[in-house]
Amino acid sequence: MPKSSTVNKTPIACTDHNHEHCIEEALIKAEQLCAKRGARLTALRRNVLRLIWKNHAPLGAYDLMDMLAEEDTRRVAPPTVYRSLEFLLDQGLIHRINSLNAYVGCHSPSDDHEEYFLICRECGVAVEVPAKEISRAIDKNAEAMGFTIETQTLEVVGLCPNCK
Amino acid sequence: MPKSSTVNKTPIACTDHNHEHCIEEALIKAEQLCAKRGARLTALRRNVLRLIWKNHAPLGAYDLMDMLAEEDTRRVAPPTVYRSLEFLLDQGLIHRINSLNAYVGCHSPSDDHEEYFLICRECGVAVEVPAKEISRAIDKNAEAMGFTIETQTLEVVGLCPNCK
DNA sequence: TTGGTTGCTGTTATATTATTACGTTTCAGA
DNA sequence: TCTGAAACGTAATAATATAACAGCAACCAA
Ligand SMILES: [Zn+2]
Ligand SMILES: [Zn+2]
Ligand SMILES: [Zn+2]
Ligand SMILES: [Zn+2]
Repeated sequence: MPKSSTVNKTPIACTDHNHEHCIEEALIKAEQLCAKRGARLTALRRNVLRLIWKNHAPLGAYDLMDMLAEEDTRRVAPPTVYRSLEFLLDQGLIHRINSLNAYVGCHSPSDDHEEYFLICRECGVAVEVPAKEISRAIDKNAEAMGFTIETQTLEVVGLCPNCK
Repeated sequence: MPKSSTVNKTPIACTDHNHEHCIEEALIKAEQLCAKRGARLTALRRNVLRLIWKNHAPLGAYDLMDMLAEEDTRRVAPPTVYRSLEFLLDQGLIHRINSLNAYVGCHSPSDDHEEYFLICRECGVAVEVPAKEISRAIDKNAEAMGFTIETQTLEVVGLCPNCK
């Protein structure tokens, strides 16, 4: 079954899984990637990334500030967390969900991938889905209208398997 | 040429056209639609819609407030304009562009249509494009993952024909 | 090591976008 | 004309994000 292995199935974020493993893996990947690029994953940035990965639902910047305050006993000001978010976005380690003003960990930060999000309006989980075909269709369409595309944002809201 | 008439071409918003006509037409359509539905397109709401249609680039809520102030010599507070926006959104007369926190007139408010936006990062123009096929592909994909989709948001940023 | 440069973080203030709460006015329908 | 619901006015505030500048730490070249 060479093709059927790529068939969609229930995303891991919606299953009862070992989530500590998700976090661990994401942090290791991030460290490797930053090392390779000569980018500095500082303690603060690593912390922000870890907190973002704490669950599969996007987190707002001010949520992150609160969580940092709880852990560190020291209040962090908005610019601090926004700068970390900017770094993580630049490195492709997280994505921003515009419709939620929130941030979520990226599942394949090493690829230069096109992706979109299935967001559950009930539990908040955001599942990242590869968007290669869709993305290409959009590109082609836009090209025919004389547009040159630089970035695409596709966000889909509905109900996840658990919340139905 | 029965099919080729549906082929994409340079969108009207990116051409040198009689824009007064765009505005006029949008307002007439809006009036007819609201009349048919028994919805009240009040002076304020009509005004907000007209200002949104003043060009083909999305406008922020506070831009609208400023424009209303200029015209009316009377300051309008945020809730006032946000309520009008909510009404216009509910009636499908405008769309919200999440990535810009801005609002733009809808080209086919009478249909229950799936649409997406090509946004020029240079001149700000936002072109509405029907997204039927793409939308269906996304639905099908999501279904296979156990998601039930309620709303989709696709926003594409790039350069329009004029700004290239 | 030293000194210079760059990048990261801290801090204060402020900008931008949006909502809550409550009182008043308007208006369609009885 | 009366009445209830919808629309609007107003003040306060919430939520999200950025600007501007100062201090510090890491890195590199001399
Ligand atoms: Zn997990
Ligand atoms: Zn859910
Ligand atoms: Zn026009
Ligand atoms: Zn343009």
